[in-house]
Amino acid sequence: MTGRPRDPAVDEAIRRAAVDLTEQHGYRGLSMEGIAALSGVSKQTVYRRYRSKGEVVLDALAGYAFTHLPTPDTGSLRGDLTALLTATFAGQQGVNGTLNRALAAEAVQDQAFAALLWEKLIAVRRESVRELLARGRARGEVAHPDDEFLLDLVYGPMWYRLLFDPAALTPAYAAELARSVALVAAGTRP
Amino acid sequence: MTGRPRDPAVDEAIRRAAVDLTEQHGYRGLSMEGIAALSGVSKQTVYRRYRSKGEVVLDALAGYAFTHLPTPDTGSLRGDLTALLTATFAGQQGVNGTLNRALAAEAVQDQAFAALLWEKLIAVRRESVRELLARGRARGEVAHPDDEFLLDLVYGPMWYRLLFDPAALTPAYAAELARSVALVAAGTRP
DNA sequence: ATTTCAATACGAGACGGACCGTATGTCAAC
DNA sequence: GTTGACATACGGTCCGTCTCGTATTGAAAT
Repeated sequence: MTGRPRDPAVDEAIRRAAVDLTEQHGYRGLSMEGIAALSGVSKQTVYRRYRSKGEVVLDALAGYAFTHLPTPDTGSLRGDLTALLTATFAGQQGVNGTLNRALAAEAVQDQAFAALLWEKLIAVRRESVRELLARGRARGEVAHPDDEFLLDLVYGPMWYRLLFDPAALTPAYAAELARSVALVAAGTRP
Repeated sequence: MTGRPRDPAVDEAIRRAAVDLTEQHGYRGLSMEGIAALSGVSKQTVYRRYRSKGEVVLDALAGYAFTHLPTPDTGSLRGDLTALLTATFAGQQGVNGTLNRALAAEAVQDQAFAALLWEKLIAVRRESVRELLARGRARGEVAHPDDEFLLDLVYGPMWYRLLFDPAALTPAYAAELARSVALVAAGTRP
């Protein structure tokens, strides 16, 4: 009934191999075969845990990447957004950005994977900002009734630039975006 | 020097095959082999014209998809944006949306292709909106100095939803986005 | 307490198949 | 007759599955 338990070290080795390979050869150069080879396990062992290389990367990223999200409290919505976005953008410059873009590429071609990505990663980030909005609303800074739309306004430009021009995600861009979102949030919807 | 000229009918057949295959089997199911087979030419003939399936799709899309972009003139920036975005969003619901998402997936993994996509498709769309902004500026509706940022505010949310949840691109969403962009555009940057 | 047994994980490898990208010929158009 | 379009053939990579033999667990039987 129970059987032999899975080796946790193997989990770690697989995720590590996926990240390393992506860093070195790009997501293009990442393959299930390569992951198995580098982590020193058989393909079967990888396929037992993940159905695709996308799921491996997603798991690796969801694990340690955004556990250390700051949830700043500067006293104003604009300040909070600036702080959060600056930190988030900075985190997208290295391997992290490459992995995020890879996930987007995967999601685009696989509806089920898109749902998984949304749940495991995107929804989490949205929740952070939703919290900032709630605090702003309590302070009377947010009159706009549609949180979902405001969240799109925050993360839309980020993904847009992340996909097509990651270098544009500077602190200045974060500040400008934060300012604009705060402005829209302050207004009611006519 | 001259040699045998390329058959224009072959060009058309290749693009058509790529679109049809993507429509039927998704971008996942699209391959250079499949394109060659369906269009009734050899792989070599396809590779002579395009280096990847992404380039085929890009060429097919750049050709006929956005030649009929409306450049509305309703008298206000908000009205113009609403009209343009409503039309654009509507055009992203069918195969067109699938093809656009496919291009994004390709761009993410290939820097050169990203540049090509930007030039052939994205820059064109940005130019349309830039025109609307210029007209708005002439009318005194636009005080914000950074057109590039405003363009990101327009297209960022669109791509974000196009990637993760295409069904969200409704006329109501277009109107809301247009309203927000107009609001930000009206303010100066402090 | 020891033995047996079912269930599961693991490493290794083989497999058919899809697709890639290229090299090698043939032939049509100038 | 030179140029380049076109078709065929080929080696290579990766996919996803399958088969072995072995190892590790818990539970049931002795």
